[in-house]
Amino acid sequence: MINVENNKQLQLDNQLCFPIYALARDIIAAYRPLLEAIDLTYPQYLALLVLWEKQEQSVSQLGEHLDLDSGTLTPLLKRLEQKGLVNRKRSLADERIVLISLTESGSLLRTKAANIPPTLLKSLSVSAEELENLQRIICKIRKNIHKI
Amino acid sequence: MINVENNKQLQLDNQLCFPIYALARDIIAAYRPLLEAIDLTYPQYLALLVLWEKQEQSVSQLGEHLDLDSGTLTPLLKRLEQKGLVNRKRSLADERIVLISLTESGSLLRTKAANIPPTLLKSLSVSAEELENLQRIICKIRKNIHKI
DNA sequence: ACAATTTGTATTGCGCACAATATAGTTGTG
DNA sequence: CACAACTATATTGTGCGCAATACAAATTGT
Repeated sequence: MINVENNKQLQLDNQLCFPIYALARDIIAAYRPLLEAIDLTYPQYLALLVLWEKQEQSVSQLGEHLDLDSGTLTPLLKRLEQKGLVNRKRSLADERIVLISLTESGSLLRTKAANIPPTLLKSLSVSAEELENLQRIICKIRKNIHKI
Repeated sequence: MINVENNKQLQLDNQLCFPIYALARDIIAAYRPLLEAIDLTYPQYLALLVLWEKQEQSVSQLGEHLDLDSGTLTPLLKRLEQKGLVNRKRSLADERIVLISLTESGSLLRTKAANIPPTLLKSLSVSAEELENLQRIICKIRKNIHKI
């Protein structure tokens, strides 16, 4: 026999966490055609966003910004290296550290990528107020969830 | 030379879409320990949520609910079959259709899963008002993004 | 000085996501 | 009935995401 309360909770769950999960995939899907034009995936684009802010960083610094570990970043960065967008070289001061830096080509890609955010923002069609609200709540949830 | 406007946009982008992408991963990470206790991944749990609502569905019906295609669902459902949680059998009426149904074991898992949503909701620590707001904005964005 | 620990990255394995393609089954039309 | 168009699922290949493990380099404690 199924408990009605359990049923309700399992539905509610579906209405809270699933939409966030689905929205994240929707956003990546919305980026896809724009990023394909410059031969990037969304995670690769995110890594470049961080590098455009600061030209040279270690793998672990990139990982802190993106909340990704070396198991994800190492192959991703090797693919960016293959495309000639970044350099990977060991630090002379500390041989354990791999420093990632932008190549000229990687730096120049920033100009081509500049039109992507406004294009995407427009397609989301949310007011500035709603957007701010969304950012605030998401930020709060992420802080709380990290305390677990 | 870097255009200041481009710079701003690329940062703003980072502050809008990245948090949603990161939050989705945070949520899956928060579920992980709870779901490991019943040997499920988050996508597998979502598939079961849908099946708990309606015992028997085709692969494509499941896909519509979850916004996932057969390339993702077929192997996922085969893993659930291996665990003895679902049955996969071709429809007699239309041999192209594969019907997924819950086994007794899969049905019973619902009771064990019932405590997961309230546990998780508590850890998010958002007010009912904020939660409603979040759902409304996400729903709106998803609708808009699907129009593209 | 040197053993124990810590740190930073790499590797492996598994499970999604998703595009592209394949294949089998079904339906509509002449 | 033939057969083209369509539908539902399966397969393949690529790229994450993350846990577990490995390993070398650096740091720490004594």
